Amino acid sequence: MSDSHHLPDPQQPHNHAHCVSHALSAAEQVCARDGVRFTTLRKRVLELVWQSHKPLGAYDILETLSRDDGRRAAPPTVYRALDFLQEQGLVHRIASLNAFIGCPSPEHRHQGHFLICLNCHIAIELEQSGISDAIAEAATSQGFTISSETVEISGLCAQCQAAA
Amino acid sequence: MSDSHHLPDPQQPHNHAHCVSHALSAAEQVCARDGVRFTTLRKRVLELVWQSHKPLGAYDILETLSRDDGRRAAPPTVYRALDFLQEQGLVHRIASLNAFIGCPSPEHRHQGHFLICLNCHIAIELEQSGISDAIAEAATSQGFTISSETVEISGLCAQCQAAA
DNA sequence: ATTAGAACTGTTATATGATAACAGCCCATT
DNA sequence: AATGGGCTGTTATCATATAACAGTTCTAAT
Repeated sequence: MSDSHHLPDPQQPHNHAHCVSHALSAAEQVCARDGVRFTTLRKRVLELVWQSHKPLGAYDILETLSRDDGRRAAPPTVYRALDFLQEQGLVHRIASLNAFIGCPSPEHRHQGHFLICLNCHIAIELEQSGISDAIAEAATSQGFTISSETVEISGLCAQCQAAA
Repeated sequence: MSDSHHLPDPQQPHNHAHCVSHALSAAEQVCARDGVRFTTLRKRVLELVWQSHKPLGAYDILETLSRDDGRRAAPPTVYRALDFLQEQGLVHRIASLNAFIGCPSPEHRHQGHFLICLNCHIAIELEQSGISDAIAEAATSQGFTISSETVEISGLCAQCQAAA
């Protein structure tokens, strides 16, 4: 169904409007498939999250909503939309930043693992890493059953290292 | 120098006062070695953190300090002590919980990786896992240079599974 | 011992992130 | 068109963290 693996490298220049519209239509499909309502508000919040390659705080979203849309939004409005989007796997929350970022491959449910650049603040989602295997192994050795994983690696991305 | 690897399994019944005093003397040594001041306040905060096997919020610490010690503490007092303890590697912050926990092996600087039980709220620090290797590999493949790692796995610990 | 500077702590105020509780609206199903 | 569940609005509040500045204590150098 989806060609999310054809999305451009977020670090390279690209027509980001395409990423956003792609993400929105992927979200439509996911919500239709799962029988949940992709309302105007939820769509708009997802769009705002996707318009940034940097993780976005709930209050940033709130401000943009209020300013651009003339909608008088209060925090619960945004948090409820974000909760929904997280439940559907359309966005990930980054705990170390208290911020949210769009998921590039929402068709299959998964945990997000991120590289976060301290300089340009981009968050790169790792898609095919062996990290989950290593985590599963460590958990198993302790008899621990995993229900969610938070993996957030901070440092410098290749571009920012090259620039410095 | 340290026998931290002789600490009992935190999940088994044990004389926890021993763990606390062990942690405090290990901290004394680390601070002496590094030429930093292990003040009364810092020591007391570390002690409070260690008295719980569960990660403790800054405001929990604050409350205990104020109540038990009669000391009129305000948030910055606690946060500054916690910042210091983190810098020295004596405590780890758990981002997904906004909470702090004592480090069982502060002699060598490292990133904390945790298993966190959703039922009993214990946080188990993983000491010899291959997780860092997997992370390093993923980062390298993206040309990313790591400066810190947040790895927090939520689920059910062995004990809570057995109990259920 | 004295003192100057650095480090630590106290204190007030405020920023930032998130949720509780309840009211009202929309909309799919009957 | 009625009804009931789900979504959104609104107000108030809680929880977490920091800025800024004042005062104190410790250390090192005289």
